[in-house]
Amino acid sequence: MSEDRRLDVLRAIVEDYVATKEPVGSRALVERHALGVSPATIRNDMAALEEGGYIAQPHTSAGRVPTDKGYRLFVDQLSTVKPLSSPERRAIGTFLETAQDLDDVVDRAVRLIAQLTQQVAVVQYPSLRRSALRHVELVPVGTRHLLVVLITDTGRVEQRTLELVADLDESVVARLRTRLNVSAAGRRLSELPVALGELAEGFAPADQHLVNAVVAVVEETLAQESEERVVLAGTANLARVGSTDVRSIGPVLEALEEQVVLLRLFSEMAEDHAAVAVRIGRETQHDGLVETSFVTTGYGDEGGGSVARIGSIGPLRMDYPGTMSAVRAVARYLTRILAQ
Amino acid sequence: MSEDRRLDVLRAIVEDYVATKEPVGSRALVERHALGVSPATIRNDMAALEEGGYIAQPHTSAGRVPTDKGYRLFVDQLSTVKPLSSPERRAIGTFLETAQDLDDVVDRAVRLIAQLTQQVAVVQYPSLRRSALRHVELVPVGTRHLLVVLITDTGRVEQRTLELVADLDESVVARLRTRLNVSAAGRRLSELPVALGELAEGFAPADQHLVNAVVAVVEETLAQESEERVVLAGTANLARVGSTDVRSIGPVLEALEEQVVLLRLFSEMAEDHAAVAVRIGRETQHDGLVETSFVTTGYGDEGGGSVARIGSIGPLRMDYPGTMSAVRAVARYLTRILAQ
DNA sequence: CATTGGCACTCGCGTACGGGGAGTGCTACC
DNA sequence: GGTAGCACTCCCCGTACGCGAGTGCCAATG
Repeated sequence: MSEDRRLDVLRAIVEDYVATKEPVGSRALVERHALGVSPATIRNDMAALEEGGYIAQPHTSAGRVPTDKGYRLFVDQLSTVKPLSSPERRAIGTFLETAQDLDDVVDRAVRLIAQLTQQVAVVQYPSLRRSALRHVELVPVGTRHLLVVLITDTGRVEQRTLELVADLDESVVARLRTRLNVSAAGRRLSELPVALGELAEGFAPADQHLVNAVVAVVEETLAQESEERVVLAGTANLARVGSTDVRSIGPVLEALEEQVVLLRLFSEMAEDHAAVAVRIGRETQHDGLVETSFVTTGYGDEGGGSVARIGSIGPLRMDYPGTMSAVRAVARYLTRILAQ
Repeated sequence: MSEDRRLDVLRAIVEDYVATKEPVGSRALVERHALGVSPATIRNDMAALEEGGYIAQPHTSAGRVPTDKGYRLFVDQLSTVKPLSSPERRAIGTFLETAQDLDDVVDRAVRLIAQLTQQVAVVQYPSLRRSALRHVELVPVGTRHLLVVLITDTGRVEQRTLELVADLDESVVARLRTRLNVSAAGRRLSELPVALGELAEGFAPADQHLVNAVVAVVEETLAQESEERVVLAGTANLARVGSTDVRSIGPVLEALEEQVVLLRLFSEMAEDHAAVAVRIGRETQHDGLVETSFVTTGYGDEGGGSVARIGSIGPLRMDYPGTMSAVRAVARYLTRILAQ
């Protein structure tokens, strides 16, 4: 019994099952693929694959269906990259390039992935922690409130209102603004504390409180991982006929609303050294997502690590090669556009 | 045949149907409600109500179900306000008050409504057009780019990057910033053009280009209605068992992803003079929503018209009184918090 | 004239039954 | 190792049937 053919059989089963959404039997397999052997031989291979846990049958005497483990092997070894057509590539480029601002770019990217994969698309906003500060702006509001606005090099804007114990002195605010920007601009979070620590020295004791409060807000905001946001699109694709069991979309929608779940998955998948990371079924480590797979990749990297991630969530029975290349293509364009 | 009793019967049918999710028959009606007459009498009333188009039977010889028209009458005339329990009210207050910034407030409000109504909640971001400017900030980025940041009185922040034809002069930017804020702060969009028109006069001819570009960006941003955003929560409630036909959630999800659809509905319902506006089934004027109802109310109003709207979308067979009071309660707290 | 009890009628729904078909595992053979 | 044949298993689907809920109508009644 040839080992190679067994893998071919697994690939054929996955491809047929993805295409037809129905358990695939030995006869159908030899008819649709040039395997050069008879159904009986395939049956022997199938028995071995089932023994190994790569496929299973829904009921006795039905066709075979890939298991999580089968999909995993398929993704790791068998799938060949499926490049997008050149019109598709051009469409992605122009669609993203005509965006107005960061929100718009992210919004378009997520819709694009939903459209291309016909699944649920997820985009993580550029992370504050990994991006650098471009500018800090201080805006007095009334006499006792100060609005702190942070602008990152990815174009993201974050704001906090600060309540003060003493009335504001405009000249102190102006000086603080200048010094803040000199010290902090262009620095990443990890480099900030040192730079900001010495900031208070140049100010009168009476103003120390203000300076410290502002510095605290800046650091806190940048450190606040909970501020990370994800944006969804294409949830309606969950309800398309022929998708996963229609009843099972409830738990999936619940999981998708829990930003925490998605953020945890994103950060866990960032560890993955592969260009495109894939989590299949139980690998997602979340009950609501056991019947789905999650394909993600990083974007916004500048030589080093990526700033955030985008991805697509679909049924176990998804078109893995297609989804992976669509996600990667959009990520590349996104990276290029954010670099401007 | 008493006209009053007929309305009582309709109310009873709506209440029972909402509670049991099953067509209600004449016998069940007299058992569950103290109507003081026999099933046969109820049957006569039912025949009249059916004649009038307020109820219908799914199949011959099944119980009756309210029609859109029936729900409409119920909402307009029959439903009594259902006040929230005082622990509920307190929970709303504290939950919203502990929010950090505008994004957080909106996020909490939408989750709250989803939780209270067990339906899909929708919140429209405070509209730029109707809110007033609190502050304009100009931030040079490099020598030829200027970041324009607008802050509204509802705490919303909007930004645009401007590309210039000449190098920036810091002192000109500072003067422009000062004058912009003097002229524009506190003004609504409708009052802006006049105030900004005279702004360029105080500047040297060489700087006119810069001034005009900034003014154009400010006006354009405030005028840009497409920037209106809506935020959703509780979509998983669509898939709860016992909700509308599980198959019909596809079109609903599609409609919810089209921000345009929701924005159109919001703006149309803003015309409604009622405290809480309701659109039932076909009244939504959208194919995907024919099997749902939409309950909305305005928030953020300061004596005058409201700034934006919040609402809840659920099956035709929703708890109208409960939904209406939940939506209104959250809107009130939201208004109070934004006023700070 | 509104109300009521009685009664025949209509359907939807759940259950049971049975044939057809697809697919398998096993065994004997090349 | 690969192949053909064959008995077996089980799902699926169409049909039939009885039960129950609910209706519409009619004649009787206060």
